[in-house]
Amino acid sequence: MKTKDKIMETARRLFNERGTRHVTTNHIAEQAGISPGNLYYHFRNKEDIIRALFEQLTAYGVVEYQKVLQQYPPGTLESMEQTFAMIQTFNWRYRFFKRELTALIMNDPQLKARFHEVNQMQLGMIHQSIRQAMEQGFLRPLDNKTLDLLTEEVWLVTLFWLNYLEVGGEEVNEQTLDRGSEMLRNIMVNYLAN
Amino acid sequence: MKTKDKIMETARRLFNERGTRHVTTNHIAEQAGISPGNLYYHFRNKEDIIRALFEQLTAYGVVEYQKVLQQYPPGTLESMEQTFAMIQTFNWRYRFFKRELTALIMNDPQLKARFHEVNQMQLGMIHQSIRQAMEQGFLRPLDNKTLDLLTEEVWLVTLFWLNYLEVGGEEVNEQTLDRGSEMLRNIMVNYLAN
Amino acid sequence: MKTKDKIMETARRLFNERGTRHVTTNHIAEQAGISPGNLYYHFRNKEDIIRALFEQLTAYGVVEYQKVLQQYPPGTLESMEQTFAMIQTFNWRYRFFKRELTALIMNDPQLKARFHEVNQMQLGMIHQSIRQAMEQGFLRPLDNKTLDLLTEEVWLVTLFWLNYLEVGGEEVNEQTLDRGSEMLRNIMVNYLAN
Amino acid sequence: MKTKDKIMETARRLFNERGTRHVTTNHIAEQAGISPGNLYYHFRNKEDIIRALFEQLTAYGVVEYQKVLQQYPPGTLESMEQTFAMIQTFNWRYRFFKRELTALIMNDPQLKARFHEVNQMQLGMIHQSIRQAMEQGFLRPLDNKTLDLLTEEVWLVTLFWLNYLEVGGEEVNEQTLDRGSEMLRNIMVNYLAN
DNA sequence: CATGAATGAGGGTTCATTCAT
DNA sequence: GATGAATGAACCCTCATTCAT
Repeated sequence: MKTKDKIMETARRLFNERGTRHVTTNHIAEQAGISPGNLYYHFRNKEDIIRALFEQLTAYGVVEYQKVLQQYPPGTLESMEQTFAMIQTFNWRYRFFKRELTALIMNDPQLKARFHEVNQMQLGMIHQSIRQAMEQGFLRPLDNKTLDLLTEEVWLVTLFWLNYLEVGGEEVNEQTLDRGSEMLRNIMVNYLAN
Repeated sequence: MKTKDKIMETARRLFNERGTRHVTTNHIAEQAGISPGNLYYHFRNKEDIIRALFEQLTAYGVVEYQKVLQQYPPGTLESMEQTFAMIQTFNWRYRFFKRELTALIMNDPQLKARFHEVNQMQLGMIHQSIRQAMEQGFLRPLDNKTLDLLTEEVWLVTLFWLNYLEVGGEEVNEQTLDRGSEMLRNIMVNYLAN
Repeated sequence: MKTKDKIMETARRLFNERGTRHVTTNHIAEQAGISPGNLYYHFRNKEDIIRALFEQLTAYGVVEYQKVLQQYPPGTLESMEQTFAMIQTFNWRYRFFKRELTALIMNDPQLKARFHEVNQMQLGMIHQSIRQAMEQGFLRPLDNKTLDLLTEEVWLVTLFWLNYLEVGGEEVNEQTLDRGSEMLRNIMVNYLAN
Repeated sequence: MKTKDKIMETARRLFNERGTRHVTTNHIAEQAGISPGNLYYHFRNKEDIIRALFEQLTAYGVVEYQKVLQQYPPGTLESMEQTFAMIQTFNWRYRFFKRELTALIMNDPQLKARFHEVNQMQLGMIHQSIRQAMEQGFLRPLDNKTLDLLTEEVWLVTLFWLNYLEVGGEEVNEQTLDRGSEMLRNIMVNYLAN
């Protein structure tokens, strides 16, 4: 594994375990088995590592989303649930990120801009996917406002389900992740075509 | 205003503006117009201030909830919307708290325990309020599992609506808060008794 | 009990338990059940309390020494042993003092001067007591130099026996205090008139 | 000189001059000509420096003791006096240590354990050295109890002679150190063979 | 005599970051 | 690419002491 990757992996792990605040760059370097100076050769600063991790998360997400779309017909309930499950995997893998999201983007305009970009894209994808389901007759016809609200509802649950579990003190495991899926299904079921 | 209150008000404001991480105790003291030592006369440490703010938030919430219940018949859509609106007010007033929630409770076991306690209580109140609505015929009969899911759905939206707006880069104002209400209504409308 | 005495008793106890460094004036006040301000009404500062405790120790010592001299003929082994035992009682009761002695007098010239005064007096008393024992025939005749050395030997053991036990990790109890007496006897036995 | 050594040398000097209590880490750093952060790069905290100084003192002591044993036949009066003189050198060089000994080990369990270890070892060496002197006929035969008491007497004087001088307000110089030697000789002379 | 809120200098310590090697 | 000693501003917090009441 390249040094740069070693740093990112270590940082991700430690950030998840203790929060970005309580993980120092020297600590990351030590755990990665390199010197502090070397860390700064590969990254300009701590925020730079966080940004890199976000890009990694995003890139992985795009790839995995393509895979889901290839396996499950877009616009079906199955594809939505698979997408949800996939996103939860990343939300868990990079859980420090969603956990501290607001704080992180509050102090890093660059990250903020980038996150908004990606966020808009993802919202758009959900929007489109619901419209497709409608057009293909899986869902009953919805007016624009309802469609928008439904889109946001789905996205809100997807974004914050892990946070919801964490602040509720629930362990994150197959069962609790499934409950998130169930909630999504419970939302969608009201819009199924007859 | 008592010094203790002055500290809490100042801390709340600064935490909201910059995040707990970037607000130092000396800074709070300075902005509150007192000496650093005096701050520590009233609070044992920074976490102690955060805990006090959480208790304040909770206490206010209980009082306001009683007011809502007196004005609107419990179990009605109106009472649920009013409760939602009321909670958003507090979520906004103490927005640093929900924003950094996971990080905060990760590093303060005392706060963690207390938050869970309150969280359970609030979940319970929503659960009960939905059941009442059902029993009074506002909502159609729901099996237990659906009732539980609906409860959590409502709570998740209530908890994270502000976060959702913030990470989406949307301003928090009457209009965007109303959109949250609309989302709730959109959820509930599917369960109304015809 | 008068407030002033309450302060001194509390201070003595806490100093013994934790060392002067780790006992704050606020802590003394709290434990004595008075306000910090009140403490400063009775004593000018922390050093003032320590000085007062030293004077107390000295005054008690003088009184007790008189009692010993009344019960046991001056210049006898018995009187020396009783004096030793009596001093150990005070060394224990005010053990923080001997423990931190050098540090304390290093930073308080007033205490330093006073301690030297008392110390000289006590050395003089031992000197005289040994000379008396010699003159009365309990001890064999000693030249001046030997007499001086013996005096200092006795005084050194008396001063530091408790310290010796403490740094050795030994509990201070009747048995270990007796061992100090034995040591003294072991020293004196070599000078007894046959 | 290495930075670590520079820190230790500076700390030792300042501790001796003003007592550990009145020497701050920033002060040590400043006097050593380095930054506060650098001091903490080499030592975890102030106690760590004190512990390191104790280890240094101990290590030097072991080396010097070997030298004494090589120059003077073990078990002779000369070797005992040389050992005493050597220890006084270190007691002086690290005088803050013996001065504040009880206070230091009271607040640092690690140092306490280590000191006890070393202290036991040293007591053992004196014990053995006296027994050797006995077996070689320098000293007259002693019963076990007397041998133990004599050992402790020698050790007590060795440990506290400098303290004795300091609290007595006497300067530490060749003459006053010699008086310590004389006292030791005065003790031993009573146990010489015929 | 007594209270207790208030002061503020300064203590130990941290940590993102740099830079000579 | 990599090392690791070094920087220094800043952080949280302490505590002897004061003073209005």
